[in-house]
Amino acid sequence: MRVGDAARQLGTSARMLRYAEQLGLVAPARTAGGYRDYGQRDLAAAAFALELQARHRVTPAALAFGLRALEDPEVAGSLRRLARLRGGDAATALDFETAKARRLLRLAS
Amino acid sequence: MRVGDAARQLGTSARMLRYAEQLGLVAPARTAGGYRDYGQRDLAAAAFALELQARHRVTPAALAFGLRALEDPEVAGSLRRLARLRGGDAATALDFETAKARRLLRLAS
DNA sequence: CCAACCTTGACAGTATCTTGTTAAGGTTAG
DNA sequence: CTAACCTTAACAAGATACTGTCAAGGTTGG
Repeated sequence: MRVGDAARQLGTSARMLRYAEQLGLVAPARTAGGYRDYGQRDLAAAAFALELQARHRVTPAALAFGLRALEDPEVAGSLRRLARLRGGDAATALDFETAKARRLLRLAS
Repeated sequence: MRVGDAARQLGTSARMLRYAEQLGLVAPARTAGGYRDYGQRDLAAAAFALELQARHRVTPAALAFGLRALEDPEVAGSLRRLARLRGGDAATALDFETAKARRLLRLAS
């Protein structure tokens, strides 16, 4: 199924389906000529992604990062570390790249 | 440590620290009078959150959702289901670099 | 060949996020 | 008590994300 028909099926736009693919929320196959080819699974993924955005009130990009948090061990590790730092209140020194982080903080302000 | 001193320590503003708390990225204790009381761990969490935003090229809101994905079983389950539907590779997920992240990386180099 | 669809890329408008600032008042510590 | 800090809430400016639309050209299938 091509992107236009998929969009009509889902009640969204072809533009949004391409954006969702760019974010990694859906990964349709391609024809020999380069056309996106949506199967039932791809439709379900796109529909579910839209539902999750509404249910959790998050943007497509946040949803994509949530996927990475589950699939990329480095991301998961970093988030667990952040959760640990945020949750606790015992005295622990800034034992990671303090200087770099401070610099980024300053530049971002 | 109060919010103003914490901001100076991190090279950022009190406003940003309050915003980070609103997003759930930091959770400083409160004094009896309601003042935020930042410990070393809170400082580390705030700095690490900023570093993660730059490293993984995501917004603060996306980072907060990543934490939810790690801590809320319902969110985690939904995301695993989405990942299963999407199947295939997660490599495309690396393509959602934001302009802000690019700016931070440029400034940090 | 042709109509209808698709591709990527870029531009633009709108919505939302991020951050600062101000106001009115409360807390802390000297 | 006072100075200096903090609180929340709100408004506003600037940056970014999201989405539509257009352009130039390629694919598909009759």
